[in-house]
Amino acid sequence: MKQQKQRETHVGERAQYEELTRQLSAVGAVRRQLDRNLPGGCSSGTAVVLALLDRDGDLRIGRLAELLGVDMSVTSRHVAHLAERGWIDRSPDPADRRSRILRLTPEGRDRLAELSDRAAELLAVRLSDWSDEDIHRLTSLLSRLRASFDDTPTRIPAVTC
Amino acid sequence: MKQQKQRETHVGERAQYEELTRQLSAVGAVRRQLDRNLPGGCSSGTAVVLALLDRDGDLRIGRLAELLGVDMSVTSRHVAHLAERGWIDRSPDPADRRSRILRLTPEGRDRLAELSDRAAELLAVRLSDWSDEDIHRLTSLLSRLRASFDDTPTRIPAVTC
DNA sequence: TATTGTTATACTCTATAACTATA
DNA sequence: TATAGTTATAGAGTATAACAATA
Repeated sequence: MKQQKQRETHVGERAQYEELTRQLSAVGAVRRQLDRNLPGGCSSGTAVVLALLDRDGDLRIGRLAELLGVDMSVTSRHVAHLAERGWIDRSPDPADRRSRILRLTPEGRDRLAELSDRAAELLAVRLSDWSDEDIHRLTSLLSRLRASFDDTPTRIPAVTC
Repeated sequence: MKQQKQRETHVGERAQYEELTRQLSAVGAVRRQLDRNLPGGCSSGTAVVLALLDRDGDLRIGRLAELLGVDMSVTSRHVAHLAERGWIDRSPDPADRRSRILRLTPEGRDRLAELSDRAAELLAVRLSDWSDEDIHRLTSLLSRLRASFDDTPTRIPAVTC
């Protein structure tokens, strides 16, 4: 007879979560394959920053970091990288001189179009047997997943280590 | 009148793919949050390796690398890490002395249970308002996405750079 | 000669902490 | 004193290439 701690989660739930965790980790391989298909010096991260600026208009670093789900320091470096290449513009924020306003340059817009095209070409090949509905469903569920993880980072207190 | 290359993908498709790319990138933030909830020295990568060995039984490094979607050299290092901690066992493969057979140890099984529990606890909180059906749907779609990217790595020849 | 796995090296992405400038 | 952003540093994850042992 095995001593076993009683958990709140059922066995079936745990198996389901285990599988989800595995699939979430595997997404990295997909992302890397998309990255390898982009022209030099560009990752999907680059494309996402440009796409967010294209979609949401002017942003500050802090807000962009929130949207990306990474630390502000990381965002700052990425942004510097893109600014050096002339793809985004950092103008002083008149309302708060600690901040700068990020804006896509025309060159940045061109670059975004190019990166989007390249990603779309690969996705069109890979997802050729996917219905529009399934692609949309996956996108929506990922968006919802992200929202579920968005607010105050839940850190469950450690019991063992 | 702007000179513009005619692409095979329509505008609507490109927007859809752009959004999917963004959501796939954002998965990293979710995975990192799961990682932060695991005990020291463990990442979701650790848990996934253990889970694969638990699910599929004995594996060789090459096969494990395939399942993980990463290079064999990377897998080799991860496996060495886990073997040092006594969570997996590497016994010589009698059929091919270049290979070793990876097997979960009892300690590894305990560790996996612990990591699974920790991940499940966080997921249970974060996905408390998700239906089982939606969780399953997301898992299935991610699994299918991975399968779509699994075979021969499609590298579309670069046109500009 | 080809294949399996390991190791050395370099690169990217990330977080933490120290720091500057401004609120 | 608190906040927005930058930079320095360190750690994890990955790929490429060179290598060893075996097929």
